[in-house]
Amino acid sequence: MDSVDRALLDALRANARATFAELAREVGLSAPAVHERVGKLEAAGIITGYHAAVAPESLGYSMSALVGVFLSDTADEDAVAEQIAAIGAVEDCWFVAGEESFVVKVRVPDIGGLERAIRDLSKLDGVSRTRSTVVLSTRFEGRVQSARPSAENAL
Amino acid sequence: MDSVDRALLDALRANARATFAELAREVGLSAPAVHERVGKLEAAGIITGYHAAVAPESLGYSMSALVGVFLSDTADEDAVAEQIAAIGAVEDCWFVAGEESFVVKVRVPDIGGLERAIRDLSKLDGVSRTRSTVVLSTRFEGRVQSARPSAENAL
DNA sequence: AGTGAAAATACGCCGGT
DNA sequence: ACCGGCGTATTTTCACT
Repeated sequence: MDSVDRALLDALRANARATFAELAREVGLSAPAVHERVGKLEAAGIITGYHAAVAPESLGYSMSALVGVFLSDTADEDAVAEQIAAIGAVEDCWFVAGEESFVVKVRVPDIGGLERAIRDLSKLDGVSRTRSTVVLSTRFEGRVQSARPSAENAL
Repeated sequence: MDSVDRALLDALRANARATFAELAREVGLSAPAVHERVGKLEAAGIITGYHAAVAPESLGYSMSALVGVFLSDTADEDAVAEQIAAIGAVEDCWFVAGEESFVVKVRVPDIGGLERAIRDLSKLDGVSRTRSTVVLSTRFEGRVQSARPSAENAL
């Protein structure tokens, strides 16, 4: 992982559909060289995938919420995490050091969907209660820090 | 936005580097037809970008935390949001209906980085205090719901 | 909106340095 | 690790339906 790799990561995070030829021009190498480097980054598990970002509203998902999940005294965290994963509305699931054991982010079409998601979470085995915080507006999401110290790190 | 478009969205969310020829085979259209559809999805703002997913640890970011940001009585939310955006460690920023006004997710290399991020957030104009919840493990993140009702919706 | 054909480009492999 | 080059596949435009 040298500076060229970091430049490639930044370029692919900005535009995952860039061609190898474009990437090659950007980093000043030949296309085959870039091809090999990117292949190695994938093989090493550094690049874990390439994903199109879709505006959630355009799919009818206009609400999201953060939900703290509190466990009963005897609950097994991993078993609860598995059950949480089975709820489609849950987009993110973090095991946290706080009052609650998990914080999850749910994405739903409307208030009804939120109620359903909260009820689904509340009645899982091992869950004692939940505390929901409705997201009023997403200012930004999934923003990424440059892989290169050179490119501004802010503050 | 018909079922073909939704299939294309699913395919591109699974693999943003899929060729038009591959996508065409998947949906049963010609490559030029797919090319035009994807172009329209981009122009309509439905597809907002294509991003490589990079394992944060491989870039030296091994910690993250959720931070609730409380505002002073006179603070302007938008002004605070702008200042938050200038802090590089902040990956997500949600304006929420809760005790706190914002919840942000920060991604940092280590405890020192977390301390710095919290201090940066605390001393913004209009911020009265913060409440941090350290993420012990990310069970999953950025999981996506299928654009098609057909593909399993879970629970 | 979709197809098929054609030119430009890019991919992906190989040998050489 | 990188380069140049070659054959094949893909992209992207265009006329037509």
